[in-house]
Amino acid sequence: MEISSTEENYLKAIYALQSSGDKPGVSTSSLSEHLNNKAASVTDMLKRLSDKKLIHYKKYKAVSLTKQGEKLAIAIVRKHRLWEVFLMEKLNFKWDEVHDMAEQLEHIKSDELIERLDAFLGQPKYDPHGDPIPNAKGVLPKPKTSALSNIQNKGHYIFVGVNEHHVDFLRHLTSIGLKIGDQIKIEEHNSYDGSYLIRINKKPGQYISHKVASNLLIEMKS
Amino acid sequence: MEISSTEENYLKAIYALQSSGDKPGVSTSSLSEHLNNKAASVTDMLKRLSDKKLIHYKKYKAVSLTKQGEKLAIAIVRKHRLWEVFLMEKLNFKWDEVHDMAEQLEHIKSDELIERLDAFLGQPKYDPHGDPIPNAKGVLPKPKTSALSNIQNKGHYIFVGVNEHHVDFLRHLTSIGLKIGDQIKIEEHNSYDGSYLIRINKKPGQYISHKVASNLLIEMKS
DNA sequence: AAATAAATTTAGGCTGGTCTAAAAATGATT
DNA sequence: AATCATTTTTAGACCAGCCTAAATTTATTT
Ligand SMILES: [Mn+2]
Ligand SMILES: [Mn+2]
Ligand SMILES: [Mn+2]
Ligand SMILES: [Mn+2]
Repeated sequence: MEISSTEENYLKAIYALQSSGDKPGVSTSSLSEHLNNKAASVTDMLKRLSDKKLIHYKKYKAVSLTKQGEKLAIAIVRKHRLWEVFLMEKLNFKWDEVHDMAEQLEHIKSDELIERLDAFLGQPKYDPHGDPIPNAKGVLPKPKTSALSNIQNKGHYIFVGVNEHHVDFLRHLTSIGLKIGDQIKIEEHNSYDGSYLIRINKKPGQYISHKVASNLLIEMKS
Repeated sequence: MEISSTEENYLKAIYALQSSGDKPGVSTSSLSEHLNNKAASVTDMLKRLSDKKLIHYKKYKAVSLTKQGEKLAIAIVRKHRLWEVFLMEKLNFKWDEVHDMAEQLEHIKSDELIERLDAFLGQPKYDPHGDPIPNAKGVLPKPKTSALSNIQNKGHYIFVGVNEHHVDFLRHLTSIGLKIGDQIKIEEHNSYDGSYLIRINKKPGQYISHKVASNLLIEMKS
């Protein structure tokens, strides 16, 4: 069964929304917003994906991926993230530059290609944004990370990923000298506005807004 | 101006046909054959490419690329060949395996990506089939090669490329132990059927049919 | 339980890219 | 020069993927 790039993007969007959201199932309107398409167009595509048995679809109900649909969605995520690693590790792009190219590369069709790319890159477990890379069987390393904003205690942590992938946010992190793998020491937490005073790799103190903190993923220093 | 992958494939086909053929200009029927599309579909697309000023098109006349069209066609050829080098040099694919993947990769849109890929690969001048790779400005190293079938004299030559890219032909060469860069010594030329007796890298004699010889590109041993 | 608001689907239309069948133009043959 | 064959274009249709506007269903208020 042939699957178009457009269909792949819908599957990926459904997968992303259903894993980010709390309740199971994804609404037409959330897909419409996520994909920058009108709701009517989404309904159209949902019927096609349903015909191909890639999603569970009942009129007016939230949709979800079938086993096959999820398998495909995860395969696309795997490709996207591996290509991002390639672009950064091999071609020296910055972490805020890789997304748009990966958005195209993820649709290249060849299982052999992606397995060889994986081997070439040394089977990385995480992409440049700290997102986990599913293995060839579709298994994701489930990370035990937390958003910085969920933590009030002072202490030492490691910055391992971002929740937000927009260029502006990534550039902001770069501008304050924060990159994946850095040590973060929480020195102060202001409970009235949720902001933090932190130290990055023992450098002078740095204020972080609640909004930024909510998009930083950290783990305990081991 | 946006150019679709389909349009890019047409431009590439026109470029290939106009450089292979003797007379200038490309016919609707030759494009139809090359692209496995019906002539009516080709006419349709020719009008669109003409509207975009990528080709010179007059009803019932052979078409040719404009300056802009040729620039784009060469850029696609560059991308195709650089990706083929990547697949072979970095991902260890065989020379008969790379074409279909490159056919997809050539349409990835990012000038920066292709320049970095070029640098990563060490600015190769030829692809795995011996085809010249245009530089970033679109200039092709014009090679002074000849088909083996054009040569009758005994002597020493170097195998530098192929005229035919089909998998079966490439596998045949691999099976007789012939690869790019090998030394070829012409020991005998049979003028009645155009076949050859050659030695590859000084190994025992090997018969080569006229058909095969016409698809082998060689140059004088320097 | 009605009324209103919001989400979703249907209906109809458009573009890109393909097709088949028929018409028109060009080229070759007598 | 007229006829026949080949090539090319036109006409009309279809599918994927999008849109707007209108109809329908579901959710929220009162
Ligand atoms: Mn995509
Ligand atoms: Mn990423
Ligand atoms: Mn192509
Ligand atoms: Mn090649």
